[in-house]
Amino acid sequence: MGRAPCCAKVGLNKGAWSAEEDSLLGKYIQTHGEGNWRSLPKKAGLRRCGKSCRLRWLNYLRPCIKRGNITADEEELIIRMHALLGNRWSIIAGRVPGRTDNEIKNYWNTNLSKKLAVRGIDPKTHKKVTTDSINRASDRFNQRKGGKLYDCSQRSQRLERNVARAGQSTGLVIPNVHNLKADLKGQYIAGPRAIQSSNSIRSSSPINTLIQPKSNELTDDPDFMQPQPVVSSEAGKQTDDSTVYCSSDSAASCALIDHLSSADDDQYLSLEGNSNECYSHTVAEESGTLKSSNPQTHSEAICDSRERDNGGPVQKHDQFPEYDVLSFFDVRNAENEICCNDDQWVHEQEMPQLHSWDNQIDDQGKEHFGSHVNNDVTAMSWEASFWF
DNA sequence: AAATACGTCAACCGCGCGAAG
DNA sequence: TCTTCGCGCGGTTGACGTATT
Repeated sequence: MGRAPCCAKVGLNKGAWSAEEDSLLGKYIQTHGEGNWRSLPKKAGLRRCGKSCRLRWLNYLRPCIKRGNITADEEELIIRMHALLGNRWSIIAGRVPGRTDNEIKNYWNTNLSKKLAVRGIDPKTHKKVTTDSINRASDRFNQRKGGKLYDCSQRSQRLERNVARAGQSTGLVIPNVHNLKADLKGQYIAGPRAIQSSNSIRSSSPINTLIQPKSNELTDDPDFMQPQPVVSSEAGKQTDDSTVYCSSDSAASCALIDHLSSADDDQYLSLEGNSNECYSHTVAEESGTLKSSNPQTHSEAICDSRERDNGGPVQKHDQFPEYDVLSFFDVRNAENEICCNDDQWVHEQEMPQLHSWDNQIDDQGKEHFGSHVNNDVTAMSWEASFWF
């Protein structure tokens, strides 16, 4: 059955709003508040559809709307958010103060998608258009790790077993095993939708968020890709789980995931990043003492790269001092930036575009997407923590 | 100067979701 | 359980301004 129209359209104005109409709408909402859009036009004396009134208010008349050009910082934030969320404009707009979803959507379609295309990045997937460089970089990364190549197939099988076992033994939900399959040579696409709910939320989080999957199924249905709802403790605010992912096609996540799936210590590890990058961290114990990485596992490779990157001791994360930055690099740009020299990892400061992550953390729109892995509880259990 | 192409963005439209009855 | 309603979202349209021919 078709939906009834939102209003009787006969005799209603359409198109651009006049100053008089804006004034009527603004005055009415100032007096009576937002909402009840269906009945608003009649009460406000407007010959407009309720939907039209709502749109005009939200996109133009609201006092908090920021005017002027999108700044470079906003632009960078939008690109990052889009890499994480895709075309979820309203969620993206919620992280860019003063900007509307419509404005961001328009800006994306008219400017940013073209900019990315010029950079050789697919604006839909945020991946480099060519894959040869990635594969070559991945090969080199694998060769660096102890001078031997990774056996990707074994790792893949082990990981899938662990994922399945985690789901069965703990009741955790991991919707799509396919998301954990090996993809590019020697790499994992670390499943963005490998999800659990956990009772061990980090107490230091200002706002904790539990992912609540829609169904308690362990499925390998490759089409099971719909976003999962997240219920935040912040006044019932709902957001979308798709913001919680460890970095995908990063060699760091590859090595770290391998560590997670094989290590038997009780180390807490955390991944955070977006599709372009990967941080790995050792999280401080409650006592404040950092655990060392297990030298018997492939996390050693991460420490190794850390030492190459920073040329010295482990650095504290600027924004989250409980985190210890171990490594940071981006396979996607490896051709030009990481593997430009066979014997030396490029220094972090030589990849400024990968360090603007911190820039988007501010009082208005704090961003910190992370996957927190407790390797003690299960072979592959995931805890998602959000900082807003 | 006129015609055409192009870019921008406000506004529209259809659909899906959740709440209420 | 089903229907209706209100709202919000993302895709698309079209008016308008600017650049180019």
